This record gives sequence, structure tokens and C-alpha cells, in this order.
Amino acid sequence: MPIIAVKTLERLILYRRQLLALFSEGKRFVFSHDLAAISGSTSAKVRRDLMEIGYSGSTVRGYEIKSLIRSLGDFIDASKPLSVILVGAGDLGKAIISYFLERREKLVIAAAFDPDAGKTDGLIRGCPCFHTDRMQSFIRENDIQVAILAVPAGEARAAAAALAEAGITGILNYAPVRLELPDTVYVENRDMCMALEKTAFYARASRERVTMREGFS
Amino acid sequence: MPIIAVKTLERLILYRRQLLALFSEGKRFVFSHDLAAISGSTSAKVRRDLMEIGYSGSTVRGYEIKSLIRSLGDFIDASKPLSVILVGAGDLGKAIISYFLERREKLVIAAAFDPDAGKTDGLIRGCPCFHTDRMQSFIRENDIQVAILAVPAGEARAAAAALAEAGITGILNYAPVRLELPDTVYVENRDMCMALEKTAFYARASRERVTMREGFS
DNA sequence: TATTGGTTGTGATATTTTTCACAGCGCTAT
DNA sequence: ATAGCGCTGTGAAAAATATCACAACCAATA
Repeated sequence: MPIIAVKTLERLILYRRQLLALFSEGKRFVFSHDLAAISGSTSAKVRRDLMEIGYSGSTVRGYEIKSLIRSLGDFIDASKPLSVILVGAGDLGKAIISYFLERREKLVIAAAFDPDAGKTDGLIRGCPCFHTDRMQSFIRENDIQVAILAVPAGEARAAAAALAEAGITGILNYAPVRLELPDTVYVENRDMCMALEKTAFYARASRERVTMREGFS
Repeated sequence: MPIIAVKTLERLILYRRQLLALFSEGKRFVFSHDLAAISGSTSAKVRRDLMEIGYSGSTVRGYEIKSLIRSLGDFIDASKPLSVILVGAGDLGKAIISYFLERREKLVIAAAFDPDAGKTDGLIRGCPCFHTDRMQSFIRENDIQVAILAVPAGEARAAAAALAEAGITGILNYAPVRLELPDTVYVENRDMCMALEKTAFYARASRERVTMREGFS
């Protein structure tokens, strides 16, 4: 497994998305500055990032989109498609399922789990949903590595502990709770509250900047 | 408006949440290393971060939680409670509404907007929901600065443009689309797909690390 | 064939962020 | 008193990340 900066990885993922869009528009080659522009990056960063994964372009035509997408995939994805599970089938859980059903990535939601008996053992938005009791055995039987945690804050810690115990190595956590898990488990926190507070902060900063600018003119 | 590193701001927001939890448990003082432990940070970072906002603790008792929460609030929040709007009332929109109804922050979702006539002009999870046609006038009349964008990918760009035109200065974007807007608008992207790919990548790295370790033993 | 123009890949440099490490402080205990 | 302890605040060093800037390249054109 290569060592890579977190920020670089995020950008690589983004580049791939933008490249897929370009490719479906019929584009075949792209220059670093174009890719930078549509990804909110800079050309130097793009070139460095691609250097990290050992990809080379041509000085004349730039990067060949198709092969670059492949190289990015080789780097980012596992060799086999990856099954993930979803824990929590409330509004957010449903949103996540719908979101990933549309997409044809190498990532598939294999099943959802929810403690609410009313929802269980059925299909939610086309995804099989079981009672939480079955979660650990499902993980073990299907060798699941990654889980999306979309349960209420109060249930998050217990659910995460169960996931870790069953052998999960990555959790995408939407609950506004800090999970304390052994460092064999990678946790990515996506807290809406934090995101909104951050946005509000910068919105304020942005407005003040504009106001100030007007003051000078 | 103070200049502050993005990462520092994120940590400050996190500290506040953890401090609120500690306070409600009855704790009154906290040391930098305790706050670090529950926030996934380090004591040196905590001290630096609090230095940034000019907060001082005592060498003997540490930081007084109550006053620190207040200082953090003064720094992070606007002086008045902030109204935000939600664009898109699908599964994700509903999840966001429920999520923020529970919370008693200085951030309130004033209204939701959706182009689907069937859902509109009613209450969704207790939040008033109107037709998208009314969005721009609502923003102007209520001086809304911040919007949460939770529409399908195909609609995101148009919606964002409308928001920017109406004077929004901050967008929390859940659509998997790069928004191109004037730099007077701050955009915070929260792309689920990217988050999941990232988690999967590190889950794989984590598993390989463990496997390797076992190989040595 | 020579020149031009626009790009890549990458050393070198600059900037940002984190960590180290310790002086100085105030309480406690002797 | 005063010695000792464990903390904070912060200069200074280190590490991580981003930017600069340019040699090398190659197609197109003269």
C-alpha cells in the first residue's frame, strides 16, 4: 500500500470524477491546467499529484483521459469491487442508499441494518435491510471491511464497537459523535453540524470581505 | 473577521461539542490533554488552537469549561442566531431537517425549497417547505446568507447559481458536483461518494497494516 | 532544418501546520 | 517558607504541503 498524503488522495478521487465527466462528453485528452480548473486545484498540484501515482502525460497533448482514469482506479480502488454495509435505515440511510444505487462505482452497498423491527427484513430503496442482530454474522460471512454509520448519536458508539468487533476496518461516520476505536479501524467523520457551522463561519467572513471591498470603492 | 486556519477552525468546533458534553456531565474544568484525548487531537494542538482565539487557562485547574464554551461561541458563531435554508427535500433533505431540529444551536433551518409540487407548501418534519420559485425572494426578504444544497447532481449547478444570484454567501453542498461560483460565495463540499472512496482506501490500508503485523509475529 | 509555442516533470523554495521542549506559574505539602 | 509537581503559553524546530520556475520535449510552422 502506497503512502500518500490525505489531501492528495482526496484530489485524486476528485480528478477521477471530473475525468469521467470529460470522457463522457467526448474529450480524450486534458491538460493539467484544465483539470485543475474543473477540480478547483492548480496545474502544479495536478502534476505533482499525478507524479505521486507515477502517471505521465505528453507535453503536447497533455494527459490521455482514458488511461489516466484507469491509473487512478488502480491506485484508488481495491482490485475487486468492494461491498459495504449501511448501519441505520432512517432518512439519512435511505438517502445514502438512493445515492449509491444510481452510481456504478466499484463500491456496492450489500445490505442495510436497522434495529427498528418495522423496517427490517425487507427492501429499502431496493437494498436488503435486516435486523441489527444479524449484522455481525453478515460482516463475518461476507468479509465486509467498510461500514457507513448513519444511526442517531445515542446509538453510534455501541454500533461502532460492534462493527469493530466483527472485523470492520473502515467506518464512514455520519453521527455527530467521536468514535473511540482501536487504531486498526479507520474512521472518517462526516458531521453535518460541523459542516454547517464551518460554512456559516466562512459565509460570514465572505460577506464581511465583500462589505469591506465596497467600503473602499 | 479573524484569519484562521481551516483545520484550526474545525478543531475549535469539535472542542466546543466535546466541552458541551463534558459540561452536561457535570465537569467544570478540563486539561488540554483531556480535551485532546476526547477530540482526537494532541495537547499541544489544543493549547495552540486556544491561543489562536486568545483564551487562557490556569496552570492548576486547566480550562474552565463554561467560559471556554462561551469564548469558542464568540469566535465561531455570528452574534445573532443564523437562519439557513435547505434546497431539496428528498431523503437527504429530510435527514438534514430532522438532524437540526434536535439540536438547539445558533443555526436554524428557516425553510426548505423543492421543485416537486407534491411536496411543496407544507411542512416536512416540522419545517415549512415551499416551491423553488419562491426561493430567491425568500432569501432576499429574510436576508439569508447560508444554504444547504441537497438536490440531485443534475440540478445542483442551476440551484447554486440561483442561490448566488440571490445573495447567498455560503453553500454547504451535498451534491457530487463541483460548483463554479464567484469567489464571494464560500462552498463547502460534502460528497458522500468521495467520503466512501476515501474510507475504503484507508480501510484497505488499515487491513494490510494489520495483516503485515501478523506476518511479523 | 531551424524556430516557435505551449506543455510536462521535477528540483528548489516558500508557506503552512504540527510538534518539541521548556520557562514560568500557582497550588500543595512538608 | 520553600520545594516539588504538573500544568499552560509559546518560541523554535521539524514536518508536511504547496508553489515557483525552468529544462526538456515535441509537434507545427516557416
